[in-house]
Amino acid sequence: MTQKLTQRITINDVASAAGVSRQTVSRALNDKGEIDRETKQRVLDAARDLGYRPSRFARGLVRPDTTSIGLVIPDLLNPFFTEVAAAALEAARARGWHVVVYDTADSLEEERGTLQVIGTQVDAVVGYFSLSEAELDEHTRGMPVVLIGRQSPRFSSIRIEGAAGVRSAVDHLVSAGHRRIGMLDYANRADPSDRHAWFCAAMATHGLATDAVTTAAQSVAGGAEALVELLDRHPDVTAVFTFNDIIAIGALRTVRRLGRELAVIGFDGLQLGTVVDPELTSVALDTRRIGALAVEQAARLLAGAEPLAGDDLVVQAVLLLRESA
Amino acid sequence: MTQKLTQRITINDVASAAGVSRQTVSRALNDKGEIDRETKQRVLDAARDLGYRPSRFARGLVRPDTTSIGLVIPDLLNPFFTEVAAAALEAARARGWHVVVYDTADSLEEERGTLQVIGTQVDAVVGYFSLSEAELDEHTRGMPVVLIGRQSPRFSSIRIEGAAGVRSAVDHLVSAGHRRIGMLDYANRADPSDRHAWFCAAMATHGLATDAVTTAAQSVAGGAEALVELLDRHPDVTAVFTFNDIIAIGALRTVRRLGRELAVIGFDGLQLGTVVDPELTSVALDTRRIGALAVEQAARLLAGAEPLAGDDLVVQAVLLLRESA
DNA sequence: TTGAAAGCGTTACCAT
DNA sequence: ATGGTAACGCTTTCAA
Repeated sequence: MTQKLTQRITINDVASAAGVSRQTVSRALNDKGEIDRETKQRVLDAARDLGYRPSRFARGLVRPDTTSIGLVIPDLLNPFFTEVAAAALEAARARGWHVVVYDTADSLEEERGTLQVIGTQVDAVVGYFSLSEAELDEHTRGMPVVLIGRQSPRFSSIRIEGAAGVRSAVDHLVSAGHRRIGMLDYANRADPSDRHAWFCAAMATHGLATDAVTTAAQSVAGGAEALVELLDRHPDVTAVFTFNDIIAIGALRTVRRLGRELAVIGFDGLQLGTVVDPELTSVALDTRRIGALAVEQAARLLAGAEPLAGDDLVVQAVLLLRESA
Repeated sequence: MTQKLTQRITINDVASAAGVSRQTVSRALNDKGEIDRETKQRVLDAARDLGYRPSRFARGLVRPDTTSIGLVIPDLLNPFFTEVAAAALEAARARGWHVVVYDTADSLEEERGTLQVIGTQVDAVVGYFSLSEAELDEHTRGMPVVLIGRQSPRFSSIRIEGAAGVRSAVDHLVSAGHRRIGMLDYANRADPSDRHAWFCAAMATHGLATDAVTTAAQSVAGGAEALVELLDRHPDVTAVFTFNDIIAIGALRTVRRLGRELAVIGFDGLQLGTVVDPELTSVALDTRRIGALAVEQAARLLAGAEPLAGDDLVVQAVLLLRESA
């Protein structure tokens, strides 16, 4: 005898249906003692018949606070973000938190939409945003916000520091005898990336030229094409560093198809890199640490405790040697 | 002048700090008109100073219902589940729903824990469960539940139907001349899998033997090892069908390393299959449809509308030809 | 064992 | 422009 929920069914409806008071219903539903077995059963039946579901809001208002955070990710299908998300989920679970996940599909519009509705749902927000600080501030209204991979004077942020890791990568290539090392950068940005800057700095320490740089689309195909182009322009290149692992995997494919000998080092250190053959050497980010750190910082902000600062918020990339270089 | 939140700061605290009434605070914070600019500013300042954040519960109690669902996934890092999760997120977003994601880490214990806390947080639950129906029922207490890939008389469920797809795969291999076709099944289950049954049925239609079956661990390495073993025992095998794409990718690696010629067909049709070389041919599941269907069914259950039933809840696997077979 | 009343924090309606 | 009062749905005291 389920019925349509045109109007919300409340505890009062159940109470009158069962011929008891609200409190008795509450007791029956929450397995409190001090209630007649028979009464309890009658209430339970009534509740089931009516399709009654307690309002989580009303309940939350009265019971000890559960905390939940919003996790904002540009694209859950991108393995890097998947790893960060999984890590954040794990860290949140350890605290007994709930995580509401939003995939903004790399779109500013979706980001805005998310921000507008998120405020009423969560106690803090963690993740990736491309919106301006002003816009973020306007919608989050003092709610704790932890940005990942983006500096901000206004909000807490997890900083990604890759200079040392990229230097190790270049050192590694150089000591293997490589001198002409190219790079596949990410195309979709106006400026060259941080990673490009780190690459140039590392090359400079060896007095090596950094003219062999091409941009690639953010996909396996993009990496594959970009490497063809790069080798076309700079046939003497014997090794490449790439913006990320996806692009590197594409590059690896080109290497294989061309039957060429070429060292490849990616960036991110995804588990995905172990799926390809040869397994991908990469400048690795500890995605679990990123997720855990973001959640930890949110916890401190929420508790009004001393927030992490400075180096505690930095995630250092390190060279992860596998097979491709 | 932020202060520790030993006690929750309410709208009343802000009101008295700003020397106005609750309602005025509410107006100021929610950008309602009809308020003096100066008063508004004073309220906003007070709120910021106190670190005031509205209770989402109190707000939810009063404002038009937002609906949110729980999405329960055994392992977000498994690309198959990632795809389903992304699809569910997208479908939920289209409805303006919030999705609370739980990764149960393939553990019954975590599943139980999730179930216990989920009831107070969401309006419906969608996802993968290994718990008994009785246990599920006990904790969900009449909340709509949509199971994926698991039949249940008690709950709605999305059924995965792969017989036809696997038959296509076997047909494809046979018409390419293969007669000795092996299978790498998943090891962690007591019984052979559905997929194994589908494989045997398909082979039977060609009068082919199904003795060349080994089990593999659910990983790339597992697939690689299992294929070595299989070829060891059945050197005449010229093609293999695998429990899923991960295992297939491992098999592909062995094929490459052994320098053998062997057709491989996986199951799932993951995007991941385009990353390897050769790209993986697979019996593909439409993960977007799975996610969308689960959410759609949850919507109907929530609205008290006629739920989907029968074939509408079935997702058919289809052969996705790429390069590995 | 059961019920009446109070209160959780917020917004809406109606005065002022 | 601002404040008082009621209401949202539930749980928790406290009496009966």
